[in-house]
Amino acid sequence: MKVIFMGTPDFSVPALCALVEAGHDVLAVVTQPDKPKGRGKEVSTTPVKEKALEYGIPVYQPVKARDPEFVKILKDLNPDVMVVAAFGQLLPKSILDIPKFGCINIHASLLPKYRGASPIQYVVINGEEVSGITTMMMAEALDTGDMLDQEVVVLDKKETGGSLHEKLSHVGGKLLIKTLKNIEDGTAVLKKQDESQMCYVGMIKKNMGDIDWSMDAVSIERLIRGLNPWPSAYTDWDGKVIKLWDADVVDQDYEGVCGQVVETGKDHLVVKTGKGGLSIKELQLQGKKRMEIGAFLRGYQIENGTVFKHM
RNA sequence: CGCGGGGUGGAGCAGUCUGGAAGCUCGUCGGGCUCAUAACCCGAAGGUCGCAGGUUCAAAUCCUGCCCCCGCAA
Repeated sequence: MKVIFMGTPDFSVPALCALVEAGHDVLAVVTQPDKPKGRGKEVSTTPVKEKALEYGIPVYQPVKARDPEFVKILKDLNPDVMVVAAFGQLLPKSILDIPKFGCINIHASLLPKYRGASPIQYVVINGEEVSGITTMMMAEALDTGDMLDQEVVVLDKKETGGSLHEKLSHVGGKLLIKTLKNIEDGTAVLKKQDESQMCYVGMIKKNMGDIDWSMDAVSIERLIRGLNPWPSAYTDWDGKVIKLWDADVVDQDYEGVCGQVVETGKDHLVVKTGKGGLSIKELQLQGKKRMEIGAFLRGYQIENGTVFKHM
């Protein structure tokens, strides 16, 4: 089929690759504009753009996709279908109506649960046992369209936002091909979303990672995993930022204040939380690389009673 | 030229300001103690102090250029 692909971050790349490998005619790729990024303020391109250039596919980077001039460009390309995967802009009806088979979205959750911008992280943060991918026909309102296919992914005990992202992005690519085939064959089945089951999650904000030690250890551990690798969970140690990358819950109550180090040893360090303790396994001090707790303790002295604070 | 931290035996750090014998905690290897040990005691190996120049009697330390890692901000 003649496809226009719209996507921006890493998550979208496997879907684009799947399209190409499946032999679809990708007419154009639409992605967010290049922006100054990173340490030196260097202009960087989106992962999707990089891949598209590799394939030699024309790339469009509209500041606003709804701009009538750009809509006309899309229209003139005359696609059979448009595929949207984490593009980053809402599409107006004037675009949704262009392809004869409509616009298909790849969403990283089992809709109607976890509509919105950050389903992957929130699934981990909330301690869900399963998530997955949904392909759907796009409607005007965010993530509300009729569903086409779903594939369930079981979360690992130590699943992180990053690891789940990796799994789901590939599942998304696979499922997309299946969905397109069904559409082409005319065997696709639309299913309405059960509005009573829906829930919505917003964008992840950096300060969500500022650990509130009065929360229970289970929730903090999930937060650490969910926000790994971005934006990461962190805390204040003596005026310095420490990111926590991996921790285990200790089912035991301790004396002291929340955030206080209640147990230290050669290769372990336990912090008291609102409920239970949190044994830090891997962390990263500002300006340093991430390291195992044992390595950290070799170079830094942390005494019992040290308190990690909300920043 | 966005702001800032850092590159020192295998690991993590100190030492750099106030140049002058390579330090600390741990790991490794050997030996001892012990019923035993990841515990303890004794001993040993292992480092071009990121790279290249410069200043100096003398540079990890001061000066110049470069490479690499990381936090913030975007």
